[in-house]
Amino acid sequence: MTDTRDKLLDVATRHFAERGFYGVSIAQVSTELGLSKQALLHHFGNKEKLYAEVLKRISDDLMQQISLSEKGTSGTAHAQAVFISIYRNAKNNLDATQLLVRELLDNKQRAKAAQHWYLIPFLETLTDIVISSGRKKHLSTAQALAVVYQFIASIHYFLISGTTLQSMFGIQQYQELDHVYEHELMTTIASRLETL
Amino acid sequence: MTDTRDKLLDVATRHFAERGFYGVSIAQVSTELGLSKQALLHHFGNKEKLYAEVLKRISDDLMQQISLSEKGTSGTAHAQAVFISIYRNAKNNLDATQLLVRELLDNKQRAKAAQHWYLIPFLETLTDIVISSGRKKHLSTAQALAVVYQFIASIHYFLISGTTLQSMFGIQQYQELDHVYEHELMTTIASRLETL
DNA sequence: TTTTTAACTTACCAACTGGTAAGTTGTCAA
DNA sequence: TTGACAACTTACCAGTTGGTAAGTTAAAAA
Repeated sequence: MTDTRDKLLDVATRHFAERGFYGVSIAQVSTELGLSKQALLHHFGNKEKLYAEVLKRISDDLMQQISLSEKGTSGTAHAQAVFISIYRNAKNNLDATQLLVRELLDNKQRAKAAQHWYLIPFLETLTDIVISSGRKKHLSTAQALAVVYQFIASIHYFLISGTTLQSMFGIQQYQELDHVYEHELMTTIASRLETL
Repeated sequence: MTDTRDKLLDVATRHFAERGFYGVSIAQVSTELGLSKQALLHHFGNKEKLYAEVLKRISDDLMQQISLSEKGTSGTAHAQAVFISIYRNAKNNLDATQLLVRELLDNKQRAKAAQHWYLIPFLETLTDIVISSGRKKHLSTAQALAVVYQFIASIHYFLISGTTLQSMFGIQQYQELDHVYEHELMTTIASRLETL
């Protein structure tokens, strides 16, 4: 069944997100589903290929998300809406978010294996949205991309920090922070878009 | 000599930053300096303790940085100056920055070992600076912290993305992005601080 | 009914991991 | 001169890693 394959991918995604490529044991992944390590190898060949498939699923998901945002009206309101939906999607998919950030860190070491050019259309679409939202014309692509990257950073960085922030400030204070974060994020984005 | 110890810490810092805790082999670290693995174990006891010392050096450095910024005049100009100096320091210490972000990701797994409460005074100082820079009084700590976190995010996230962005957009476009980033960062921070 | 194929399992294995034990060597204080 | 100690080394080890080889089993296709 493809069922097993999907389940393996689910578990592997969580493990890779939590422990990183080197920290994952394929035996542990399969054992969690009551399978032998070789069952996993039967489906995916080797660890790199498993990781590649995990990444591909995430990439496909990201592409689908952004393609939905593409055909909207322009303007700052639209841009804001796009970023807030990115935030909410990422929040509902913390494993994928963690894994994406890990990729940023690890790709110097394991660059060849997993090309993540899927991020290009994602960033380029967002850059276009930001450019078309502005009124001033003297905005270079690099400048727009820099702004986009700051927003994505504020989204991803906060979402991967949950555990740390919780252990630092306690659950109560963290929940308060989490509660206000989306609004403060939108305020920042709005105020910045208005400068363009 | 303490010289060897420091060299080991330097190499270990780089390795941990590039590969993460699990990806580092202590044998590789020591071999890079022409030493045996046991030379390293002689100095640090075990891998966890080595990692703890690496983290401590970074933490001390961060504390020192922030203590310098503390005694300044208040106001948005001061706040901006503090964040720009954080950006420049982080940029001059990419290994430490990478490792810090890794800690955010890994501490769920390896929480007990390395408490990173050193980040608390760092974030609290910045929160105070942001609060005292604003004119409006109805700003909660959580809100200020959210804003601080967005700025730190924009700084760290971009700096850990160097390799990825380079392989995505090519060196030329990346250099252009890198060139404008600091300015765009400051514009975002300035425009956001003005809303407070 | 036979054959093929997918989805597994048990049995291995070489390479590497972090770590222990037991030296060796040079320096420096008593 | 002796003894202590820091800074190492070689030898070793048990556990784990990713991966190969060779089955087994059940179900669908011929």
